[in-house]
Amino acid sequence: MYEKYVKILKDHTLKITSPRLEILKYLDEHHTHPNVEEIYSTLKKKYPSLSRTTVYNSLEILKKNRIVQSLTISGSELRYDIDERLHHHFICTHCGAILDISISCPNMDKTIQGGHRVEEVQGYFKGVCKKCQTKEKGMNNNG
Amino acid sequence: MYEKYVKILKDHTLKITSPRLEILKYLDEHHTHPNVEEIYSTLKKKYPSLSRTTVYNSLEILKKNRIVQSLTISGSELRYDIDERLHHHFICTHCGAILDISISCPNMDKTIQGGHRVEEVQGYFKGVCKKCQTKEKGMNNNG
DNA sequence: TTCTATTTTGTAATAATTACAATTTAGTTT
DNA sequence: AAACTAAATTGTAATTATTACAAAATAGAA
Ligand SMILES: [Mn+2]
Ligand SMILES: [Mn+2]
Ligand SMILES: [Zn+2]
Ligand SMILES: [Zn+2]
Repeated sequence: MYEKYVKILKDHTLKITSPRLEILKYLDEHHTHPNVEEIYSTLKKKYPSLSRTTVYNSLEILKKNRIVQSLTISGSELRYDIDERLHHHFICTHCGAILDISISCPNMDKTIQGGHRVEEVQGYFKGVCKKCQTKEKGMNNNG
Repeated sequence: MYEKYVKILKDHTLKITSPRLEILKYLDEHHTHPNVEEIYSTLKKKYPSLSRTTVYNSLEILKKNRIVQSLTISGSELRYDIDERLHHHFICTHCGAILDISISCPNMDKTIQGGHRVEEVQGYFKGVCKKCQTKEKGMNNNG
């Protein structure tokens, strides 16, 4: 059940703890780029002793070890992604959903830009998602 | 002195007010991608009645009118840029500086990605800036 | 089993942003 | 030029996300 996540932690010589395993499992099963609150409130139900601070601490350590990546796309809160590979994201300003965008980008692999050492690259698109556009059109027929 | 900013506001049929003119002037003279606090605390000195809320409100309206753009690059606060053209940014995790990156990108102009309507594109690089790397090297010679 | 550095936990503090109502004012109308 | 009004400004309070911190618990080593 948790062997997969135990292995990830061991490979990074991190201690195996319940919060870390639960958080990894949650992210692995929910590729919705959740924020801390979503992760915390969901896990809190099955694991009542969990502390919000632990979720912050754990995600911080997972990020430092490049097991997860954090997205600053929303502007108000960090969103987390267990897929640490470099890929683009789209955020819908209407429903808030954050979606993966699969496009190739020549600037992704750069380790230097303008003489600066690059350690992280983020490509963000913001707008209205396909689903919300459909809803918008449907709405217009009701008035 | 302020004619340039008056024209910008008029062109967008926005009311000409002191806070708006001051904020525009500040952004025009400081291409450092400042946050609200920087703008507020600087302008407050010359314009003591200025309210922090007004800075938030004004930037919001300028953004809606595409006169400025906001960057979510830092993850803890919005940064503002009077250059509303699409360009990439680099943030130094050491000194916090946000710098413009001039590169061409084939994904910049897309108005649709994965079926979603794109209204904003942001390309972020994060790492250690040229200046901070020089400082790092210098530091090593002192131990 | 004991030990200890690390992690977890809960609470308090901080920082950024938003909500809101009262006051002021830019631009229009008279 | 005075009156009007919708919009903008202001100050304060509330909210939200995150960080600081110290005590308790515990994973993994000895
Ligand atoms: Mn993703
Ligand atoms: Mn810029
Ligand atoms: Zn949507
Ligand atoms: Zn730097």
